Amino acid sequence: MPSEPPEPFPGSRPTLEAVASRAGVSRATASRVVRGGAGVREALAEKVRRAVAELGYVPNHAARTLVTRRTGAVAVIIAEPEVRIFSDPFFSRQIRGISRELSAHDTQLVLLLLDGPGDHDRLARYLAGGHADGALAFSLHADDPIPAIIRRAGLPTVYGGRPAADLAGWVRYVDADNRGGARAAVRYLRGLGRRRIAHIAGPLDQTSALDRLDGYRDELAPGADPALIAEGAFTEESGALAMAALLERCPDLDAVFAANDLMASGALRVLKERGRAVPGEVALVGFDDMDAVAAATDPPLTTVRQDVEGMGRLMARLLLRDLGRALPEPAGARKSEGGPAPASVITPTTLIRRASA
Amino acid sequence: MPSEPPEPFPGSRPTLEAVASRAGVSRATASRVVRGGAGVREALAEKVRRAVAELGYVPNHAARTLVTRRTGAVAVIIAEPEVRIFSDPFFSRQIRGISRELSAHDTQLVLLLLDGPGDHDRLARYLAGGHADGALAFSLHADDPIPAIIRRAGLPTVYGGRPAADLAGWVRYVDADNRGGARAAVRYLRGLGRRRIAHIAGPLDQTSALDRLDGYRDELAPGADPALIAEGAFTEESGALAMAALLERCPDLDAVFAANDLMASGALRVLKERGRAVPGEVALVGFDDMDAVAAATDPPLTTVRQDVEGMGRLMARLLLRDLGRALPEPAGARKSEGGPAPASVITPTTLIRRASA
DNA sequence: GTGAAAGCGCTAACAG
DNA sequence: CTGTTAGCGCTTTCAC
Repeated sequence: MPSEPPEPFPGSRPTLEAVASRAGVSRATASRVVRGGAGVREALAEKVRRAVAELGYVPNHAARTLVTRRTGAVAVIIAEPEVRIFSDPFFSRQIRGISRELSAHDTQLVLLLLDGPGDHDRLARYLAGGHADGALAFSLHADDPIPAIIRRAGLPTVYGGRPAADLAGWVRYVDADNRGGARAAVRYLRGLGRRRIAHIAGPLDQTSALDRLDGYRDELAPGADPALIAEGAFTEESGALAMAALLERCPDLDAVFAANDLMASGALRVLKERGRAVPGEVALVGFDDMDAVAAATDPPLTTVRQDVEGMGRLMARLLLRDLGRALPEPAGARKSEGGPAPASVITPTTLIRRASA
Repeated sequence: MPSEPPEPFPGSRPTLEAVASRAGVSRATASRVVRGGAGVREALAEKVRRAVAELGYVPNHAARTLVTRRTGAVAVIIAEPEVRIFSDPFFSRQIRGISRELSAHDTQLVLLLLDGPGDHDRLARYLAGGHADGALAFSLHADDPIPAIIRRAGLPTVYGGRPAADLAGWVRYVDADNRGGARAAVRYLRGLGRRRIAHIAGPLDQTSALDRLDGYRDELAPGADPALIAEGAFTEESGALAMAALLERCPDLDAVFAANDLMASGALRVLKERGRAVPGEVALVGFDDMDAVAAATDPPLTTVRQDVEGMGRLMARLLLRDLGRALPEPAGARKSEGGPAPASVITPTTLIRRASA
């Protein structure tokens, strides 16, 4: 077929009306069949189905949404420059989890990319205009205007990662036990006999970075030497820079806990360049357990694992529940109608031992 | 504001009717103002604008689409597993270009992720259901069902990368001059005095890989030794594997042209592991010039640059033109109405000299 | 310039 | 079980 016509429907697409008249039934009956066919005599249903097939009928989404007030789509908003979205495996994992769960419930995932502050207006119009039934947002920073935009749009929303303090009250979120994970990492390093344990923190306007820093401090209290803490930006490069700074300030450090694997791999690179043996002279622990990173370094990273894909799935599930499209409740459970809003969820983390510590 | 109410609109959102009555005008007039306000007395327009602001009115998208038959959204479809979408900088670049151009024309970009063959049905329904005015698709493989789905939906579409031969006739696309770029790379290597030039090809079910292979052959004709060609998958790992195989088969090779930078970096890794000096013993040239890859290796890669972001922008521009939302045509140009369908575009490539060859 | 009226294609009561 | 009847919220002729 070297050159087919590009458009099979020269004029307008067939409407439900066309299907109905072709099948010799009313529009209402045709509609019932199209939507699942409960309560329609099989003989008629069959006629309708045939008409649908022959005409190549597909329901008009706008018309349906106009009356049902549901779009069947969920917006996923990432408050992060594209560069990071597309380079940090964390995002792809979380999105995959979300995608799987939404697909299973026949809901379309719409990924909204923000290319700059100018796009906030467009986002607001998109959300308020009723394009999506709900929203999933993650990687929020402290002063991010996005939550306000979403709230104004009045959409059910679940956040990925605990939002800043002033939002935490009226917002639902799914987050890993960052503080607990960090504690486990540092405790492990101490168990190894390390005493000068440095920390490469993430950007401190994000709660995940703050919580990991707090966990680090918990284990060193009361004597965490501020010189042993450097702030990075969750990127490989920033991890390398932080490591260099730390080595300058504290040449005697014997361990490093980095707030994510990407920064840990940057730190590892610098440690090797400076001739510090890992784990011999400096033990190194990361966070995330992104296998594309943690298992691929030399030596592979000991790290704190969080189930990112599972968190994504959980976010989607919580949202779908709001939208009344969740799995049927377990028998005996009250109908979700008047129940309390589902609480936020904190998922566990586990320490994965590899060779770097 | 520690705990604001989550929903500013307890009941339903304000409608155009509400705006009109508050402003003391008819719905028709209110509508005119909302859409730009041409042909409405300024006094009235002002009243309407005030009412819009006071009520927080936002047009209902479904209602508007139902009558205008336009959604203001463009679907971007990537026929590639998420893993690659989110790890190959090529995609993020192209998407950024698309995103910028669409934003500039007030069009929403909707990124559709396909999580498996099961998602093809959902894609078909999404497209045919009139969610988007047009589609942008890239990274198609030879037997991909996606073009057929898009065609059945009857949406204007622009492809990124020349599609397989049987589609090339009735489809518009934007592609780099892959063959020419490959020729330039090989010619350059020959100019360096290299005589045993190997090629690490991309997956040969994609035309970009085929075209680069053809370009390589052009320059070596008639005597391209088949043993000097290995097929990879455009990933770092596959480049490493291909390089290992090539070294096994042809220990005497003195140059390698890889079909993309990711594979070149994998090849470089293996060459270093085997103690072959680059470029001393083996000269290496990549393709793409993704700076995250090509400029970051040691030594940095000589490579063939293609303007990926520009190609993305071009794809979007071609599509917008179809949708009648493009930039005004240059003065004197005929109105786009009855003109011929805009042709596909091939963008130039340039050789970038770095240290690897 | 402005308003009245007629739908866009579909779903959802409500009768039969 | 099936058909009839109203709209959902907006744009768009067409008169005034």
